[in-house]
Amino acid sequence: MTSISDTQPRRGWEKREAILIAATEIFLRDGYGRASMDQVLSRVGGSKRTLYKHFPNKEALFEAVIAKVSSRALAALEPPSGEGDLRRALLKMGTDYVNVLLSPDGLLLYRAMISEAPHFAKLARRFFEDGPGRASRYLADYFREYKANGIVDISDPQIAAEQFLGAVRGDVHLAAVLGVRTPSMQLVNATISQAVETFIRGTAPGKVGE
Amino acid sequence: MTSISDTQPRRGWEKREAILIAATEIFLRDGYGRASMDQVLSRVGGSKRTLYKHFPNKEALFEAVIAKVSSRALAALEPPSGEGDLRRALLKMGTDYVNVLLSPDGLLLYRAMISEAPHFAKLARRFFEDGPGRASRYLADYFREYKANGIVDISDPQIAAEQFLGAVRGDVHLAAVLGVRTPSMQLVNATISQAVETFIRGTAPGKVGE
DNA sequence: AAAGTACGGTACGATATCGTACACGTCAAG
DNA sequence: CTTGACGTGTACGATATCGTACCGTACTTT
Repeated sequence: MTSISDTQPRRGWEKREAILIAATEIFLRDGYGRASMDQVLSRVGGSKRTLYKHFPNKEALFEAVIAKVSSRALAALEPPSGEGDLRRALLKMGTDYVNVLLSPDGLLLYRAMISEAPHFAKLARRFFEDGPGRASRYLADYFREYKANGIVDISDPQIAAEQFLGAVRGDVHLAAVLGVRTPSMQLVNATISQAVETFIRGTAPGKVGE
Repeated sequence: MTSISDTQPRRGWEKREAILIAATEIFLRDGYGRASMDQVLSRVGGSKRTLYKHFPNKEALFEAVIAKVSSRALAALEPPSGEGDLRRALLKMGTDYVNVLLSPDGLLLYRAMISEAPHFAKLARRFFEDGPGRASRYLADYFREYKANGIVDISDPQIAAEQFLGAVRGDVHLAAVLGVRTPSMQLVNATISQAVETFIRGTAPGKVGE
């Protein structure tokens, strides 16, 4: 039994990984509709029998692909650390957010989820909650603390968080998703820093009496 | 039945319109891949011959659908009028923008364009230029004037415009596109007004030395 | 060594789609 | 009345896809 878990499942597991990698490439490149199981098969090699042994049907394979890419692509979204000042936290949060969005996986995942949202409602919800939703929640929690301490003047922290992240995103993300243009690092950094400055000045507590 | 010279040419045009309407419904609901010509046909009635007479193939029909929906959905994006103050202009621009994005046509068009961007690069580019790109250009031009007059302190007007519109969009749009939740008017209005206030305060010309 | 299991390659059934072709009916014009 | 253009319905060819079935092979365990 012990040696079994080393040899036998390992081959199966490696095969499964290989299938997942090939399927990821094809599904994200061509979309669920245009991608075919035979295409995956011809890339990974092997027979249909083993393919359908690991994943009972096309939908299951797609779900596995999305789950893996999601966890990989969205891992960089972390809550801002309490240390450091507001500017530093916003810079880091904005940079991480944009890097995730503009990463190859991020762009492909975004397109795939929007395309297949009607047919994979559960996946779409999980993608939102684990991606943009989580990021904005992290930031909103952060804002709530600062608001309680009077460091920032924010009416609704949740809305403010989404707005800051939306400002950081700008149109750069959509342009990249549509393939209209690929943003330069320079423009991205300029965008982030300008968003941070505008936001900080926009939420700075004014004079108390006014 | 009634008039002679009126029926024949008009019938062809009406038929074409009927096909377009049915195709719009089906293409935007099911996506280019899942929609079929037979499906369009069974809804509009008639024969394949006339369908392919009006539109030589599936791609041409899709392009016609997108062109029509685009011009209809994006028409509400207008440049802000020079009259009134900054707050009023931002409120109107933000409201129009969000209304376009969250309208049924806007949501469906957004999903369709992102889904098919790789296979319809020209359409994707035109969508971006006529939609988000145009809106941000309008606002950027507006900002440039105000910046020249010293009314606002904006480093890069184009970036600032995209950021304001991005802030207005927030996560509400993405959530709606993904079908995660449909936003209430109340939340949308609160989002817009908060974005306007933050932006105005964030771009107000401060003391020169600081 | 024997046996069971995972795997490979391919053929197959069922279905769906795009675009064309063919036969027929309707209606205005010469 | 003949004729030609246009619309309808349906059949068809070519192709593609999903998932199953069959059969032979290599490898692991007992």
